[in-house]
Amino acid sequence: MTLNNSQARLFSFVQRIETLLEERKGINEGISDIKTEAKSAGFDNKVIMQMIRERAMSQAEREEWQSLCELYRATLGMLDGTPMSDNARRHMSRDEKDDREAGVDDMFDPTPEPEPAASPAEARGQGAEAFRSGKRVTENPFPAGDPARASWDEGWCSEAGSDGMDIPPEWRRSPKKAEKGDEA
Amino acid sequence: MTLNNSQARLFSFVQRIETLLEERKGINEGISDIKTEAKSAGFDNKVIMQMIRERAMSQAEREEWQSLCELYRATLGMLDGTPMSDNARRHMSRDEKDDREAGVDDMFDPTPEPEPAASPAEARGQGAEAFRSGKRVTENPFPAGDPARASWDEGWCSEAGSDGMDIPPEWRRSPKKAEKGDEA
Amino acid sequence: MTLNNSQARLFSFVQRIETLLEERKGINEGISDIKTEAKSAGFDNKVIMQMIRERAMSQAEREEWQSLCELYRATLGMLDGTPMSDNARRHMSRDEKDDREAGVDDMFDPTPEPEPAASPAEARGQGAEAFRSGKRVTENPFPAGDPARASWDEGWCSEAGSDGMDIPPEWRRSPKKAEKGDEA
Amino acid sequence: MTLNNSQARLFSFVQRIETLLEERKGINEGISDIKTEAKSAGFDNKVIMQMIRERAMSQAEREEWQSLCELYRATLGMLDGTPMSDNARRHMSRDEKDDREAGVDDMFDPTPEPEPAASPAEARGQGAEAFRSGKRVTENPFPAGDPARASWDEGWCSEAGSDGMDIPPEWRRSPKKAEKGDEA
DNA sequence: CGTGACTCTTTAGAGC
DNA sequence: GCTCTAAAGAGTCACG
Repeated sequence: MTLNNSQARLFSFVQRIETLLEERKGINEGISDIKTEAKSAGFDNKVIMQMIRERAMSQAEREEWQSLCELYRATLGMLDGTPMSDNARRHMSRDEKDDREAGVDDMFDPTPEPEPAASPAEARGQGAEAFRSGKRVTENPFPAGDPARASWDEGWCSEAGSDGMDIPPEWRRSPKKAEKGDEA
Repeated sequence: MTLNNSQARLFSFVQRIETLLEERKGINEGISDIKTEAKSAGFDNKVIMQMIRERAMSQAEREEWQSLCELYRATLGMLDGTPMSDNARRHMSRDEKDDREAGVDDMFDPTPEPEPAASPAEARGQGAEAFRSGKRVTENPFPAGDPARASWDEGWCSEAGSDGMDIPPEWRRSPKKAEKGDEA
Repeated sequence: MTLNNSQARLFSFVQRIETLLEERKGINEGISDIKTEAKSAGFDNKVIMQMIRERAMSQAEREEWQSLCELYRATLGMLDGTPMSDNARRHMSRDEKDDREAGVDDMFDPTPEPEPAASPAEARGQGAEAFRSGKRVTENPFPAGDPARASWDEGWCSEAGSDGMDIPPEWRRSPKKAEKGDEA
Repeated sequence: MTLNNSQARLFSFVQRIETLLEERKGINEGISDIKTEAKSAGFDNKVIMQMIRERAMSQAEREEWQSLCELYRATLGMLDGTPMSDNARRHMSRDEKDDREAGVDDMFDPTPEPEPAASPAEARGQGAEAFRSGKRVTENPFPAGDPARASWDEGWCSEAGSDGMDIPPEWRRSPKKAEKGDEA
């Protein structure tokens, strides 16, 4: 019997798809089983799935995504006391690298002079003023753990977004490269 | 090294899920390939997927679904010239089976008397009148191929849905049984 | 204050989207409410949604979709006793319209000669034979209500799909027209 | 005319749903328009949607979610140079609040003694050692901007997850409270 | 081809 | 502990 007829071919297509759908169903059940096990071990499956999503990105993609989120968060005043990460600061300063050697290198000053305590509002004002003075976001003077650090960030970003300039290039996302095998 | 620690267990869960997700991705690509092949062979993938869905139902479920669709279509005047199927007629008469032996058996009369030609509007009126006379939907006098057959159905169903009665039981879907291995 | 700055524009976009999402949420709740009401009135919401989908199609699209489903069903032997509709027969014969005036017109013969009773297997064989004799699917001799009618269809379609021909054109879906305002 | 009949009620349900679907379609188009506008203004819509999602959470939910993500990230060695946030440290120390007054208050020491420069590997080892010494994650000695800060976190978290203990309570998500109007 | 929307399946949460 | 409901995710389809 030749396969070259409509009926047999249709049957073939239908059955091959059904087989694969069946296998997929089995895999989905396997995933559910693992999640059940993880849950009863005390893990949070939603967070686990988020980790899996992040592991699927290249490190560069991951950093860019998180940097943009932090930038937008700071601009919208949603930092909630969490200062921006160094990666985000670096990301925001990447276009100035020709000016100074820049970003990450001089971002860490091992012996900062102690900054006097500042209220959130004061720190916000200082951040805004720092932007107006041409300072970069990497120059936030407050150390980790200081609640003023996040406020300064919000002030700086808010001011950076307020002075009538167009969207600066670091707000834009890098176009995806051809990403050859970076899923490892 | 004992597996009984949070870090190793977390890693394990993450990797097991990732493996399965990877397999699932492969299967999805296989399905897509088959669809591409079917499409270029001239088949309509949407219809193929519909067939697969229907093959996954038991025959009873399939018939009930189609009967309900036809019933609603007739009531909404959307038959477009397609008379209801015998299955749907039978489905709609299932609650009267105690009255008469019923439905399918006497639905087919091999020697019907010829019905004089009727316009759609006339046939619709006759269907409505038939309902009022207590006739069942299985008693549509027009033969297959007669355009009046669908119109009679619409008239009957419309009248059946119009006389202030509550929703009759055959409009309701049968509750799903525990369905033990009925996917054959 | 000028709106021409990043921060204010970002806020604006965010809030406008949030407003619309909020409205959409309200609408979705409205839909859910109606479905709840319909369900408690005894209707089947899945069927209702199907009707809405069909009402959104033009009559021609609707008929083509259903015809293709019936054709595939017949080929796969899934008619379950439901003969194909006249629309589907017409659809399958549309490419022969030049031969004879065609399809619907002569599909209904008000005085068919009575066909002797046939078992499903016999009817199936007769359908296949009819195809081989060059008969069209519109010439199914069994009347509505006769269980043999569907079997004849299955036989005819199965044979039509089995003779090594390529997929006939009526299996293919018509390309969508520009459909200008046909949603009425 | 009484509405108390099947046909009219079905029509009513169908049309009411259709109306709402139509409105929803309009809203979706509005959202698309705004996104198009935002995109051409240089914003990243994906990030905007993420911000909207976060704005819909209460601050407590947002912080817990991000803390758990950071904790898992640290355990899986995915910090990529971004130290954990103070919120996450606080979250992880919340069950020790009875021991010492705790967490946020003493987390910020305005005059830390300068820490000698450390390589990532050294810092990781110091973090692990710190955990074994009973130190809390809030006691990371490296300042913001120091690349060693994140490494110390990874070491600490990794060790915390490795010592055969059961999942500590702070890994678990807080059960959702009845949340009466906390979306502000 | 890539994005968005809609449906449906699965999963998490609440109540008995 | 189990069921039921509501929400989230994945998949598919259509549009630009």
